[in-house]
Amino acid sequence: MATSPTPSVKNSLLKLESQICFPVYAVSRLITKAYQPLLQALDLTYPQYLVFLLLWEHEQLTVKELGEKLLLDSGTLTPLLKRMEQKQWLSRRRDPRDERSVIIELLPAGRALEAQAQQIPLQMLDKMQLSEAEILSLRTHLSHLLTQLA
Amino acid sequence: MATSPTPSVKNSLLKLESQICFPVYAVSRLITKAYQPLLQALDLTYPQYLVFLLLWEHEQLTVKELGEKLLLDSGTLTPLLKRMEQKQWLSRRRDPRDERSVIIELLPAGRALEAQAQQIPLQMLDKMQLSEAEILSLRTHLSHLLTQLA
DNA sequence: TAAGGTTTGATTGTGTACAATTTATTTCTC
DNA sequence: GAGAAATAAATTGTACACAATCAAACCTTA
Repeated sequence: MATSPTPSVKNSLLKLESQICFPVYAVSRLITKAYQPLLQALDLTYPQYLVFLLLWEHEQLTVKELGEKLLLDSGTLTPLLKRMEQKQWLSRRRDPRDERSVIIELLPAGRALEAQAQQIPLQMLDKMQLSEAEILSLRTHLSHLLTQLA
Repeated sequence: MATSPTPSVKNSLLKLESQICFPVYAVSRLITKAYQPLLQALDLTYPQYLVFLLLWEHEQLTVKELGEKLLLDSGTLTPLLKRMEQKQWLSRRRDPRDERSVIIELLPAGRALEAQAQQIPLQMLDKMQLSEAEILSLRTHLSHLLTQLA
């Protein structure tokens, strides 16, 4: 079986079936796709939703802080945040005390989205149909992987 | 704790910490990044490597078959396969028996990459530091999710 | 305090991803 | 067997994602 690779079988590790990484990659894209119908009602993409999860909790964060929490760099965040700024969801301004940093602050229109997003986590949990035990197990192994690879 | 959400805490599900989807998304990107130094020796990206995993096994497949196995559509695959064609790794031609289909066939230069890729799976397993049990558990839960969301 | 190094974002270029539409071909149905 | 429906890729447009580089601001320290 794919789950117990036998080195005697030529190239068995070079088959899609043997991969543990591919399911992560595939599920990640399926998750984004599953969020899409829920998020498009708020005119949001999944990465933008993640930014909001942080801003709803913290009100204001620097680009660096957002990048550290989301594991995204400025090459991704800068244009993404500019799009969110255009929609008046947040403001971008240099920190007067350190002009290198850019402070991202939640604006009223962005704050207002929080109420509309209330149902999304439960709707997603419903789509995924995971038991409490599965969630716990997945979270444990994924955070192990995250530590290992980060 | 984040692992046992208590509905009484306002918005607890709308926090990054509470999310099960974010770790999948983050780990997926970290995995791609972990592959990068191994793949750049072969001038490959991770999605291109996945195409090769299938072609090394099957020699020739249609775009549709590749899309079904990788869960990618023609909007992603067509330009990706054109780049791989330019490097003489594979050929693209219409199926004479059904001109709607495009047959992707491995070329010698693509076949030659297989030998150079032999070490990659073990090197990745080494980077991830997962026990046999963790791999089994992850694979089980991820394929459950994959079924649920696909 | 000025030179050199570090930090923070922005920019550039390449490569995915995917929704929506289009085009060509095949299959179905009457 | 002709028109309609279905199928397979390609195309278009938007949005990530990230490596590499750049520019400005800050910090260090001699």
